[in-house]
Amino acid sequence: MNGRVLGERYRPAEIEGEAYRRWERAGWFAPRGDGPPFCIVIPPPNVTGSLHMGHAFQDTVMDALTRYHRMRGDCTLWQPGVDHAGIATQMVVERQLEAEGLSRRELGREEFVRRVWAWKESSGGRIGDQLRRLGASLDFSRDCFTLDEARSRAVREVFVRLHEEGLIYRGQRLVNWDPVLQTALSDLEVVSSEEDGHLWRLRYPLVDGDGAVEVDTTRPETMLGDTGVAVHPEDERYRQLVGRMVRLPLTGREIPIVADEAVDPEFGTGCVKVTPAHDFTDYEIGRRNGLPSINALTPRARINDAAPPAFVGLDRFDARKAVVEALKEMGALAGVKKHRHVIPRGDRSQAVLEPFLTDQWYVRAAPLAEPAIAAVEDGRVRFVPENWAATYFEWMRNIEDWCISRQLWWGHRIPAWYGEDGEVFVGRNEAEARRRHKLPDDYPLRRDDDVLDTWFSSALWPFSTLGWPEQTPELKRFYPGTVLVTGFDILFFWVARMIMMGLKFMGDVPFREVYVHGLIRDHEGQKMSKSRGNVIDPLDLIDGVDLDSLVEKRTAGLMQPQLAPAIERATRKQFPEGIPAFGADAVRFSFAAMASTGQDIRYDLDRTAGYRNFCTKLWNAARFVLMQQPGSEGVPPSQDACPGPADRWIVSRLGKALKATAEALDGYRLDLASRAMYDFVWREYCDWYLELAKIVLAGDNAQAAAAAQSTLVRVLEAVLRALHPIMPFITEALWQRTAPLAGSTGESVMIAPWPNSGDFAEDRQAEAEIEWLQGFVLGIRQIRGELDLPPGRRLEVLVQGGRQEDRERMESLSGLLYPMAGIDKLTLLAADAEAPPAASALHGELKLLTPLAGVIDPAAERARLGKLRAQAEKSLQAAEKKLANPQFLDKAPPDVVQGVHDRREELKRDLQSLREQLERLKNLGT
RNA sequence: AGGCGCGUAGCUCAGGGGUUAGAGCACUUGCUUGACAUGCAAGGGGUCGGUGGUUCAAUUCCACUCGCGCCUACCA
Repeated sequence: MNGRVLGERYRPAEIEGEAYRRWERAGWFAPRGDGPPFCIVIPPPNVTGSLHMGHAFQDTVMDALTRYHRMRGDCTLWQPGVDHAGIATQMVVERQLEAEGLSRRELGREEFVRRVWAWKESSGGRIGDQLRRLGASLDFSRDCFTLDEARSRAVREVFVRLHEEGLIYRGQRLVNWDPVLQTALSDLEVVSSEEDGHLWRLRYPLVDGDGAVEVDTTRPETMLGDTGVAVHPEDERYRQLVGRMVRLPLTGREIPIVADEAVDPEFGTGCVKVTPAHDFTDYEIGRRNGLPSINALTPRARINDAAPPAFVGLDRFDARKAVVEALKEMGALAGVKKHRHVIPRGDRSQAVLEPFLTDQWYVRAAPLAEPAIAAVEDGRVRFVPENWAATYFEWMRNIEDWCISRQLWWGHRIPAWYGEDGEVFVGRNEAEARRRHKLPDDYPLRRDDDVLDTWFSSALWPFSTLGWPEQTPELKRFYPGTVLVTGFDILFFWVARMIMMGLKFMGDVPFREVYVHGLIRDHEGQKMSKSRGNVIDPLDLIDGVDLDSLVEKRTAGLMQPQLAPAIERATRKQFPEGIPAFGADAVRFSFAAMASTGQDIRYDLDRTAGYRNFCTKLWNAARFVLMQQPGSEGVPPSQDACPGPADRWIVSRLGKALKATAEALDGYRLDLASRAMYDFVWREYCDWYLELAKIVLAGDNAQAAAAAQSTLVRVLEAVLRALHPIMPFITEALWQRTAPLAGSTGESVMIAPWPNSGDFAEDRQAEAEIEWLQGFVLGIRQIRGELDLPPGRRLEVLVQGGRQEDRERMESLSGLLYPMAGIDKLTLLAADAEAPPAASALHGELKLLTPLAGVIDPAAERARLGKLRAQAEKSLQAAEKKLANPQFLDKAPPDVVQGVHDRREELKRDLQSLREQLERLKNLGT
């Protein structure tokens, strides 16, 4: 009995690790064969990070696609790698230093960077191990890091070439400045949100003559840097003031009143203070009107010495109070009110950002964006779902230059050197910079201190991972990649920039398709985050976790420890038993099943439990199939066995399920693919075919039994191959036992061919026959179920009416029909014969009758039939109404009309039967 | 302000101009049926957000509207 080799219970932990080690050791994740290339590059997770639900979801999608294409015979590469994540990583290590009472500045740049590398080496492999637990078939032999030497070389190459073309420049401009991290940020790293604040009204007196102008501000401290007041050019109230001067309180500076279109006369007083050095709009107003910029802040956002001594050195928020107080004292404060307005914060530090005048490096974005827009317009890159293209276009068509320099230490150092007079020399290295600018060796050069935005190296990822700027065979083979799988949150940060850089340096798009998925949220639709305490570790879903450990994980190391009790309470309430071990396959199947086209995904643990049950179901089905096989392994099932209707039916159904699954996978609809297989396995193979096969196997027809044996195995083996991309572990474990019985000799299901639907012939006759049988059985079960008859009780069934075909099938399928329906005796009743009181069901034109004879409660049966009658009457009315409408008859397609016609006849017939039945039961029982 | 999306069973979600709108979970009832109680069988539960339009036919297409979410920009 082969079944004994399979464990009695499905225990994922016992099969997963072993299978994965075998795959990796065999080198099967590397590209193989000479099939068409299929390539996905992983969105590199942060080296600081550990695998979260978003990764797990995304990696499941990528792995399923990769495995599917590998089985289809494509030469597949799923390229792994990790991102150095400049700010995030630097912050992590700085926090560690803080705990030791050290700061990075005390340590010095060189030592600090050494510390970060050491930390990366010790903990950077974690995410790879987690990916392995998930079953990810990444080619780890090609592992990359955005900061390793090969990737750094690509970065320098791109920087130098863009600089040569004038597409990278250095310039003084207002940037979004993070005073806590003390670095510039790109526009994308700014998160704006509405917050409560105040609107102060300040009074600036005119220099000549009486009076004053009043201006509103949310940041009064910036008035220390004011260099003008602006009004709208058409504002009659202020027209005569344009050109006159006001005296800026506290500083005594005389500043002009200018006219500028940017001023909204409707807002506030219609006069606006202009601080070109600390506001983006003011910067433009200043530029247009020749106003100077006065920087009033230090990089830490303290007041600098351009201000009156009383304020110098104050933090900006303290300075705000002090300025307001001082203005109030001198009568220059005209009022204050509460005001809700938008505050820009840094996405990492959460610090309030300041527009700040500095020298930074920029990428000139518009010239790069133009071909990238065209590539999407003409379909060289296709978004799935397509509506994301609109978002892409909107951003790309209004793209601003990209600030790429960061005042950090962890990252790619900018390959630029400065001479003593500040002249800039760019080169791949210092020697090249000297050579290119003919500088003598002793000419003193100082390297730029800044590093590049992390996303700069990420933008090169699709070709830097393949070895560019070397012309490697991999680059030739796998660029452009097939599909990028990513969340919409990094469409601009990453996707758009990869398309721009790919077109620029490879002359082609980096990928043909972009599959954009939603974000994983918790079951209430909340974003998963440490501070909300609703994070679920995907590994805890795989391995299970007890309640106390889960609480500990969620409450440890909180930024706001006061949230811990609430988090603990919520966690204990939601998971009173902790989380059971579902295994990687159930987790993966959940993600696949939830991968629909919506914007975000609410993760519900109950679904994973359901798919764990599906794994169990599959396991047990396989156990049954293996138990049914003849003794000796390796003997292929006899070919001359003659398959019965059930065998031919399940084969035909399998072919259709495979076709639907393949179509779904080809269109990135993993939800539909997983559902197609789930339904086939559970609802058709297990619920019906296994039960039908049991009957045949228990029968005395040896040939039929052999056919069932071979069909059981053949279908199971194909199902395992079909499910493997989504559930790699369980399918491998079961396939190892099943495949030899199906005559397959492969080493692993992961390198076996994905099943071809054409190998499973459609058989309309068998489908019709089994469908008929199902209808019959369902009719009997309905009677049984609704009248609470025990399933073990054999029934006597009378059959009346029906067509010749019905009678033939009753005969030919009787061997399956009796046991399936639990029928003891089937008697054909003449059409005009008087039926005894019975519970009834309709099966086409056939009336199925179960004589009451003390078995059935007539009242219950009357109620049941009454309900059916009501339904049928309603449907009949609707059909009659349609058929009475001449326009419907005239305009609707003939097949639709015919369909309604047939339906009406059927309903009439059914109603007739139901009425007769009810009539017969009328005077029976209570 | 502009753009995108969502609203279908108690919950999480599929679906799609045409017979009777589906699934999982939850719920009710009956079952230790020879793979599986992580199971089997039967059942209840929906005016498909609202209004109007197009159509022979709308839950599906269009317009408006209400509610919700996200993205981009931003008025001091």
